[in-house]
Amino acid sequence: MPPALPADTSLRTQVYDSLRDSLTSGKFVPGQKLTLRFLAKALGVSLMPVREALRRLVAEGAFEMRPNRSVRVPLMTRAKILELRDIRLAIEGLAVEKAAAVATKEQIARVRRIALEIVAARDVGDNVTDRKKIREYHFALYAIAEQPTLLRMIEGLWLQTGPYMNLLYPKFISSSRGPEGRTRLLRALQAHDAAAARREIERDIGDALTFVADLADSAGNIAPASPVAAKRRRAPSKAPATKPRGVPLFQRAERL
Amino acid sequence: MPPALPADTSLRTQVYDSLRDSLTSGKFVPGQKLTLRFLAKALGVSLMPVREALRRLVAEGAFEMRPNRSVRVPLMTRAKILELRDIRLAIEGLAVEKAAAVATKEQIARVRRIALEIVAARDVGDNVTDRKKIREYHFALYAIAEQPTLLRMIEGLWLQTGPYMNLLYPKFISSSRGPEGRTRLLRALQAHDAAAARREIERDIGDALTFVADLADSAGNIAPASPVAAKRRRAPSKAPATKPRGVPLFQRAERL
DNA sequence: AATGCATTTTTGTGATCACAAATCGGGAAA
DNA sequence: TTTCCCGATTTGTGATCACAAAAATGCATT
Repeated sequence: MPPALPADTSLRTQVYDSLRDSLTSGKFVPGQKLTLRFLAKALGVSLMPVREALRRLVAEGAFEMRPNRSVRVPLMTRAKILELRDIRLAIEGLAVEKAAAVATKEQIARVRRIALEIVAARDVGDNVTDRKKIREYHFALYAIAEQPTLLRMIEGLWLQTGPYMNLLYPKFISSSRGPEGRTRLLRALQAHDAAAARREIERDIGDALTFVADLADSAGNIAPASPVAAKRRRAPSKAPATKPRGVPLFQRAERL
Repeated sequence: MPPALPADTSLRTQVYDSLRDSLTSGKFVPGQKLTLRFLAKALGVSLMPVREALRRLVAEGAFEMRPNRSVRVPLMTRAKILELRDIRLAIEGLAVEKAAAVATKEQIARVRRIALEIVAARDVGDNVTDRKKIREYHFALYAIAEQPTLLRMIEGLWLQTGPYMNLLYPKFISSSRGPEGRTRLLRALQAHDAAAARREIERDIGDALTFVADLADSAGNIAPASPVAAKRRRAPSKAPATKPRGVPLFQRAERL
């Protein structure tokens, strides 16, 4: 075992991880505005670590900074989703090509194992596990390529599309998305057929994001059916109870 | 004219721009370690804006943060350069494809004008202008696609490869790099021939970064012939004179 | 001369504060 | 009711400080 490299324990990193997690698991709603002091209080830290974590997420495109310097979860348009789709096709396509070229039997077996877990989760209708395993499946695949910079970029792209991937459930998932594509992909890996592997992953990503893009309203905006009502409600909305000291929890959009 | 959106005047952004500029113009040497206090003093600001700017650059891959939490300009290996090359082929290839599909006569004319400026700079051996115009040429091209996220990603990639692009001069540039490729690219744009346009840009990027990668020593490391001596010199090296209040200036690697 | 250890210095991190700009609130005028 | 304006509040920004970890330095020992 390697000498156990120290791992980053800075508050900044903990906050970063927490925010990232909240983002991908749908605890933040697109369009939601975030203030430093609110997040700092919610996480029980000072402004400092929140500032740094937030800045990093802005740099990665996970949040956007408005000209007035306030930070919010990006609101997507149809065009933006399609742009991200094409980028993901290019980048993740490249990753599977490289993976296919070098994949070992053990690596392929590991990916297959995760593919089976997806089927299992889907069988029982467990969408949360489903999404988690989908992510695990893709990243196990990309990791095979051993291209650290490429992997980091893919993580950034997933972070940007993340808040919108909830829109795939349950309609898109239940309709016509069986395990066949993944089976074909695994076969391509075994044959070291880079072109075929790319074809499969492109179909996967392309279908999903095209579906999301097609949810755009006539103005081109995509507003996920969200826990936040369409119109801002001035309802009494009880005061934030007591300080939610627990780290990974956030209340949703206290105002749009 | 649009209502002149406010433009970010924060110190953090100024520092960011300054560091970015120093990085792409070769004022920092790969491997150079940077301390917050040194940069803050050099730029005449407090630690705060430097911290935020550095963090952003780390998030973008322009700097790397070592486990000991110190920041330095990344040292590239041959494998890393080749990885970046392939990513750039994929991403910038995608951008020119999209650009070729929608380019107008005026946009093409603008790119052609810059291409001529490259030839002019090269004729008189002005490498600095050459590099600046090369960048301008590429980004004018990519901007045609009108894909903001894609453009941001390309900027990030250029930032990462930037410190190593100096290695192309003068040997690579003078040998066999005429304006023919750019002429063919412009022709492809006019014909809206996306595939041909991609082919040209891929040759351009591929040749350059393959050349850089081939400079790797036997250990796979790439250490540019730099203004900093190979071995750290303990020479008297006069004290940093007076505080270099001017913003965009940095002294080079005061220690490796 | 080379090595190991203790001390000093440097450096990143996080908290707190002051300030200016942005936002929100309510009341007056249309 | 709607619009506009002014005051109060919120919010991001940058500076400064305290502290712990890391690095550098000096010295004694082998």
